[in-house]
Amino acid sequence: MSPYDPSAYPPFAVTVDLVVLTVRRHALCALVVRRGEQPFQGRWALPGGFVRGDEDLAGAAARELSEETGLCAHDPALPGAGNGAHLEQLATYGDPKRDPRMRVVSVAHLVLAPDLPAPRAGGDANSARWAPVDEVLADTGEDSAGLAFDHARILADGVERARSKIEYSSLATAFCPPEFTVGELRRVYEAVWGVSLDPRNFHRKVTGTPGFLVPAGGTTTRQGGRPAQLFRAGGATLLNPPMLRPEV
Amino acid sequence: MSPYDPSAYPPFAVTVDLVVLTVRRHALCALVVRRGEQPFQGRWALPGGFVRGDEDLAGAAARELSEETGLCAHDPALPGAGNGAHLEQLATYGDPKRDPRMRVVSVAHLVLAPDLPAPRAGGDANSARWAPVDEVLADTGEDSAGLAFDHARILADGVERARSKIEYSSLATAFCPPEFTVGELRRVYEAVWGVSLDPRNFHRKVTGTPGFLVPAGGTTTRQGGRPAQLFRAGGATLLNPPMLRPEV
DNA sequence: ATCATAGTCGTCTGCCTGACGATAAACAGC
DNA sequence: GCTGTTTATCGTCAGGCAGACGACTATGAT
Repeated sequence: MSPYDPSAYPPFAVTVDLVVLTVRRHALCALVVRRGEQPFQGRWALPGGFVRGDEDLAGAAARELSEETGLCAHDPALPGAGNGAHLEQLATYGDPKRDPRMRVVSVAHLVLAPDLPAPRAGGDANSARWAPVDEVLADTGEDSAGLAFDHARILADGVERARSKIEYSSLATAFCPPEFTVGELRRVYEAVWGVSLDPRNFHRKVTGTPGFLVPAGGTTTRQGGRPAQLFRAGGATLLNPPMLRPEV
Repeated sequence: MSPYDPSAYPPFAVTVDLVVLTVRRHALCALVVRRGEQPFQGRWALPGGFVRGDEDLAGAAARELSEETGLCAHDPALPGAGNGAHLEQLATYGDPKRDPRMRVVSVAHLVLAPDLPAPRAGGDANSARWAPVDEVLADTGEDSAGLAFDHARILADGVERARSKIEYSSLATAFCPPEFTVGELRRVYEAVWGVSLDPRNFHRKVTGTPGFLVPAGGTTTRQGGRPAQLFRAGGATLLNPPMLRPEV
């Protein structure tokens, strides 16, 4: 029972897995890559990889993100600005049988990114894609179509985290380009929550919450209606009062 | 760069650390144990230990909890009832230098428990105690008094999680015995948040939130005033609308 | 010119919250 | 027994916010 009995702390492999979410064509999408090796060869999986001996967990996640997408992670702890995506730790998965090869503990991270031109996976465009999360999570339990390992569970947890976190934080702006309109922000909420929101009440709410949005000056016509004011994300990270997710 | 290059996944030790919180004498307290070995010998630290080769993370946390306190963890995923304490995963800490001996990744868990008679640590009552979190976290940065390793940071994260989670969930009842009064529940909120709440508005709020409390039948005089109704925790886990934490 | 689309400003009503008065039921001390 | 203290519980009232929805504005399409 001595805590220094070597048999008491068997070696583990530690990986990071990434739940990279974005909003594309009014749908919440996750980045998935096709596995090239056993096990689960040919199946879709979340991007990820092993943590190296000299890097911390967030660093490993940022490196994997950069390798898979070219995105620059933006650690919310740092005041650094940016076009970088939001990155935060999600949860850790360590079931002894989650990887048939060996004992692997995976520290999942959540990344929220604006809509990107196209995913890249080491130049092989065919092996990475944005998959609508509803489709990916629909066939949970079926062995043929679901994600590899326990990645469906991880993805579901990441989606749930994103859905709840945009309620009380300004994180929805992480899905938007640096300058955006109120309508674009509303479509983010609608896509992530899977609901439709009243444009008038939404506009009143977000423009009335102090620190959420700051006017960027110009106006834009991107959708063919009346031009809309452009905004940037304000300094506030916590929304008070929060956005209310409609029932049902 | 091959993901199967053995040098790319160096072995890690994986531990679980526990942030065990309770409310004692109107103060939020955390369980801390005195370290018997180097490094940080003699310093206070969070309870924890190595994950065994055949157990999952929640199982390791429940085992450590049982060993340190005799508490039976109550996994919120299971419908099992209980006097067991609430246990949930908190976050994972993996800085390469967080343990000077070797590369250790620690999966911290949060435990919320009712006030217990006394902590025990393998029979040595002197090596475990309930420490008010305000005191423990007050001397952050001082090398002599703070917790070992990065445990002050872990504790702060756990406290923050508890503070925010009792806003929108019924988790505050985890700090109460199976049957409790509205006043006792209010004192939990006051201790965790460090504020004082209006008893009348609090009573209206908690008794009016569906599923939060169910009457247990009897009444009790525990504090010397008018007898209070006894309640049990209701089935609801998410409070809608949430409790509002006062400003300041 | 007319229509369709999207954005923005107001109004109204109901609900919730915070502030706080009032009553009820126990105990302590005289 | 009476009074003061403590705690619990019920009510009232005003202000604020959210949902429902009407009205107007500014663009592009036909």
